[in-house]
Amino acid sequence: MTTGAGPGPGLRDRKKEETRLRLHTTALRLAVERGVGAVTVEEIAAVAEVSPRTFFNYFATKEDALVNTDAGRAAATHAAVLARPAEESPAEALRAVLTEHVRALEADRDLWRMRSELAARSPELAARAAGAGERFESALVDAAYARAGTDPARDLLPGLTARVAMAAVRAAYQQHRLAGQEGSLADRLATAFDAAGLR
Amino acid sequence: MTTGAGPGPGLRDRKKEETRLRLHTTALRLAVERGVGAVTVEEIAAVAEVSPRTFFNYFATKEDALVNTDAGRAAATHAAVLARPAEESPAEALRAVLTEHVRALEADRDLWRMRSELAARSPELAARAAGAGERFESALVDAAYARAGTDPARDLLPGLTARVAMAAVRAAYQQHRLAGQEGSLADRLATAFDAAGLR
DNA sequence: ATATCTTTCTGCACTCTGTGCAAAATCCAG
DNA sequence: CTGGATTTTGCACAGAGTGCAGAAAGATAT
Repeated sequence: MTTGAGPGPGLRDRKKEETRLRLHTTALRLAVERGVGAVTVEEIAAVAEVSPRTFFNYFATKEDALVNTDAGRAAATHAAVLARPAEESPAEALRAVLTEHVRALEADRDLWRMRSELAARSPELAARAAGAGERFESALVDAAYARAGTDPARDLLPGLTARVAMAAVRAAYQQHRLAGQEGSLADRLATAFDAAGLR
Repeated sequence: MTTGAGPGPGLRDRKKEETRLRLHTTALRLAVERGVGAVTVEEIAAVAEVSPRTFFNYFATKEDALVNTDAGRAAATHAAVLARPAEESPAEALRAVLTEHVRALEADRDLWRMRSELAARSPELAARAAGAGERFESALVDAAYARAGTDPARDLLPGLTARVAMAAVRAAYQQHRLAGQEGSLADRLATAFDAAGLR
């Protein structure tokens, strides 16, 4: 196994990621076109050129393929919070990480729009998305306590701060959506953080 | 039809409510006993003494029977916020309504514990619960904007305030859970509201 | 009490989701 | 190229969820 600037993840893992992404985007596209309920796993698999059985090797349920519930992202965010400079306050660290996260989301805007649209149309999906959001929030809360080094059963503040930060994200995002996705989401988020008293 | 202390809803509707509740509690009990995945709709229906087909006349999915996703509660909360005295600030109104809401939850503690336990064990259910929570939060946000009378696309504050209030509820609840459900949840919530700067 | 109308319950047939298992195909290392 | 590891696939199957039409039961009027 040559490391360095070599093949990196290796062909096998690269293919796996490709397939996962292809299934996700295919599912998303078909569902947007004709509605979540009117799309079958069989179709998705066929368009993505894998067997139906393989679909379930990547996603446990049809909805998972649409939400792309990535357990790794929550973990990555957790790590990112811990990686912030030690002199930053919890609020500052959370703010920095979430701002970065939102910037990343703004990058592939189209994908995000499709997801939002679907969630608005399907209660089933909205629930999934909410579940994913909650796991994300939990990761953030854990990270806040890890930075503070205090006991969650006694110290309210870190958890509260993390949740308020998420409240700011949601508020900023809703405003952004209602305003037709114009302007910078990151700017709106900064305003929301300030208004929430996070610093 | 004599009103007053009369038959009220009528036999038919009474039976319907009974059946619904029986299915809900049966599902909950079986799921707690042997795990969500190991219970089939067929069993639930059999124990509740209805046909499997009838189960689906009451709940669209097996999970719905467990979460008993009550759309009315969000609406009731919305109304409650609007019913608060006009001189209260948005934050005060939200605080009062949420405190009352939490007090009501503390009342039937056992039911709540079963639900929490199930949600902790089943990601599927956790997602449902999160979805219900989000609908609740949305109702609160709507109510805040209705009180403020401003445009959600322009005015960030009411939505942010409502979400921060929910953040306080979640933080207080988590602490309460981690502390073994001892003491008053309402008191913890008051502390959380203060710490979040809501007044 | 009887006849009639309305709503609910139920059985049946069917599609789709999701899982376990073993064989085939594919990738990787030496 | 060869042997070992992983991934893909087909197959069989149980359970979820739906549409439909007839049976059962509550409601209503005479």
